[in-house]
Amino acid sequence: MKSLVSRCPIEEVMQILSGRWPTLLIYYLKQGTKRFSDLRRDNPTISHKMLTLELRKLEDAGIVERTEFEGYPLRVEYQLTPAGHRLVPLIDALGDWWETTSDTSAHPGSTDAEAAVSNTASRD
Amino acid sequence: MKSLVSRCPIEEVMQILSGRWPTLLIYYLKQGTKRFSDLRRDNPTISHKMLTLELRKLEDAGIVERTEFEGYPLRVEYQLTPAGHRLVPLIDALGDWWETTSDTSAHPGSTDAEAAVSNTASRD
DNA sequence: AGTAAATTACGCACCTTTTTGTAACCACGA
DNA sequence: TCGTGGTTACAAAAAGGTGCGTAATTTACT
Repeated sequence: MKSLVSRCPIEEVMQILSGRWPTLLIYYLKQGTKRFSDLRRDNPTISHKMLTLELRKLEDAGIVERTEFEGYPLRVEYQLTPAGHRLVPLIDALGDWWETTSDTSAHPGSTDAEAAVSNTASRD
Repeated sequence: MKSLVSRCPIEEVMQILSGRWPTLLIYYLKQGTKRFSDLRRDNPTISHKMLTLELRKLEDAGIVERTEFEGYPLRVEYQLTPAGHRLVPLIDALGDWWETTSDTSAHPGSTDAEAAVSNTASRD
């Protein structure tokens, strides 16, 4: 399924972090332990299926740990592994870089003609 | 153009860096100025369409600068902007993080089950 | 000399592949 | 029956590949 055979570690990380969900999920999970339904509440635009898929991917990557509790309505908890926690500041650094760049002198001539992406009114 | 309407800068960066090409292209561009055809030679599996699209995206993001020279067979050169150069170590850090983590016995994506599934015989 | 071909960096249209969404279903016990 | 976490099948959408056309000028062939 995901035997990454790329010569370059960067390619491998990007394979895991690419897409809109991985970093978002990590962002929410750094707040602490979350259950499946918590994460769905955190970002309501992710579909049930995507959430399972992405969580599985992060699990396989050793970023997230899944803990299943016996019980009536089956409870599962997700949390960052130590490696996952070490990843957080690196992701944050990217965010900082972006803020700095857009701030200073990056893309000046932004013809933001086709901006208008529908904002799904979720909030932080 | 960075007309991304997300509340979170991390989401915005990931929108740019997601996929297999952006970081690869940055990787090659950090070696210096490259022409379109150079980049195609650097990684021959990218199609000309993808290369133009990705370069355009990186340009809009202020990571890459495009210089067009007048002339017969039209020459165009690409190079990292200062912001692009500042991005490089951050990406490298992700690569380092991945190497470190995979080292500490995490998630080698190859559970024997799935290893059996895909034999990497003739894969592009 | 005249015409055809090649070169470089694309744009565009068409088609395939991959990813993602939708929805229905499973199990369990209150 | 509901709610939990999850799977599967199918449909829609997005990503990506292929190949042709274009510009302007040099070179290659006849």
